Amino acid sequence: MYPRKNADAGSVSTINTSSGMAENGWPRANKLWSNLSDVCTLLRINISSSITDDDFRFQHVHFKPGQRIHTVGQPFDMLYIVNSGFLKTVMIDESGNEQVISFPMKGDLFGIDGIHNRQYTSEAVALSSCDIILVPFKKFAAMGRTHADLETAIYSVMSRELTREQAMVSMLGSLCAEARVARFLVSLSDRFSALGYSGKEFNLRMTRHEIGSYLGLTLETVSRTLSAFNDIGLISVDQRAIAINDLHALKTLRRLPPSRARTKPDSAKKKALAAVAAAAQSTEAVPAA
Amino acid sequence: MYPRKNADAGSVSTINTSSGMAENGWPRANKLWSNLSDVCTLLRINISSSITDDDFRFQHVHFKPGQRIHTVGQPFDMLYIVNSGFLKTVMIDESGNEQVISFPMKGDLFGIDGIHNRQYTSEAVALSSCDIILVPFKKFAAMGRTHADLETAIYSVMSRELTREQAMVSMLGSLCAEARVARFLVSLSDRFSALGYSGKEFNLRMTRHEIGSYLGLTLETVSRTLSAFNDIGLISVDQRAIAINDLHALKTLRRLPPSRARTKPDSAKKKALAAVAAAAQSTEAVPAA
DNA sequence: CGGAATATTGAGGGTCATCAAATGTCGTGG
DNA sequence: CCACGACATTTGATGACCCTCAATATTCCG
Repeated sequence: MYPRKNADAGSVSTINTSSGMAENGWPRANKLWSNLSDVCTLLRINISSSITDDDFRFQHVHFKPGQRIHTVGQPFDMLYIVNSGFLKTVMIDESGNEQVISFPMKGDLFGIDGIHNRQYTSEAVALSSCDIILVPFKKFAAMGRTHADLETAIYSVMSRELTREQAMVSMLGSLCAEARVARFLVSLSDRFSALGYSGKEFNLRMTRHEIGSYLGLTLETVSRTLSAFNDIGLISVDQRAIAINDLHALKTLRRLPPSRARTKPDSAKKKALAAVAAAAQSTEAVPAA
Repeated sequence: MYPRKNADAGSVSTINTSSGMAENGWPRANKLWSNLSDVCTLLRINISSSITDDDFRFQHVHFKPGQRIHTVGQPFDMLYIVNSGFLKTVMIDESGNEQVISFPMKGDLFGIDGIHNRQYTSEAVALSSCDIILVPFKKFAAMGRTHADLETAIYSVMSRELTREQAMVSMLGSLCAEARVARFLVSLSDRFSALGYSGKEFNLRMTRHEIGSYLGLTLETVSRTLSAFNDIGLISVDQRAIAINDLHALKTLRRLPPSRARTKPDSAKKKALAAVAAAAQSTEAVPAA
């Protein structure tokens, strides 16, 4: 039912020597292991109490671009945390079309969707070289039973993911294409900043097609919108390279004025965009519209 | 920051006599209480072990149409389970627009979004008279620590909600208006059936505007689509009363054929819809497109 | 270098939002 | 009981937004 490359995740936890292990389709596992403290730090969880007595070690596995961490229908028993690299998670509808759900990066947890039916409903694909921490869910939950902070944090992370998806639904239901792309850029900028990277200049790790799938748009609309943002100076874009020139305008770009643009039909869109940018820059002095 | 009717939920748990308590804006609490076993049954959780020793009682509160169970920004410490009635949950974006996120009904759990930031990010409003069970989250989680099945179930419910929202994102990103409305009707039908009510005939508890908000459409589009379904016989609709005439066609309605309709522009849509319905009914014998 | 994948840009049309008007429903009070 | 207003629903006309199709340019990688 899920005829993809890699086998089930269960077999991995049995490999404790981590030599080469190219068997059964799984990529090589580096000899890196994390303890609970490392994991909590990565998830930005404040674990107060002394947990140094935990001897459990979480295994790291390395994936190359294009490799799948888990597939739809695969039996669930692991959560995954990104230690480095970039991925996408996708759902596959009944007609076989992929829909991008999220772009996990360092510190993000994924695989939660597998808990309910004891198998994953989504698929995670590496977009770059990735170092992924395997988190056996049963063990993790059991540790939560003795570490109150950890249990709270697990619930919290799941709640955060739910809120994130709800915000996504809200966005798809109410924002126009330009606002969606603007928010996407702002979101990426914020996430890079939070990780200590530059929020002003970064490279997109995904294609226009994947961005469009994530935002409910076509790749052409994404490309056109990025070009339009570039033309009016909000960003500078060259293929995958992005430079944010006016973060505030991107953040406040909501929905281009419904009508009221008496200019000729041609070039009206660019004028509207420019007007929005101008209004956003001069935060207060809007000339009576 | 959240200047709505009702006060914080925290004060309620202190009321154990449940007399009239019309104070502080909360609606009257009936003298109904549930134990853990009742709650698990309602949530469709299989609790194996003996949990009859639990003396904790979950309070019921009654809400009338229009009343809010919780509001955005309100401090979180409760989850809520619907014992009877129908509600909506909404998110409110920065410009004050409401976006319907879900329509909870009997057996559904809501309030999960409040865990992460210790305050709700959404608002729950009763659409009919509702009997709601208050579930103090800390107490619930603590019970999960001693009842493994319960802990698993809590994680499972949260995972299910996440998956549901992901499916919603996928739908909004890929389906046209007719397919969204069709899925909405099928979803309602399935949920009513699962509760023992008729999945063929039921009343909508929400307005066209709320349906549209939920599906990312305008109320006019919802109305038009329902009328179109009615015209080709898929359903019978009269205001809030719905009768499903062809569930299979609704389930298989995906996306009306992109082009290929060389008929005149007028009435082309109805022909396309009729064609889809016919194709869905004769599940196999499609005459060469 | 050459082929595949990705990205850009243009032209045209379909879907659905917007605006508008009429009808239907419901609760309230005269 | 009916008038009245507020709200919900239906239906039509119009066109903006964005998808589709298409051609070209650019990058990546063997």
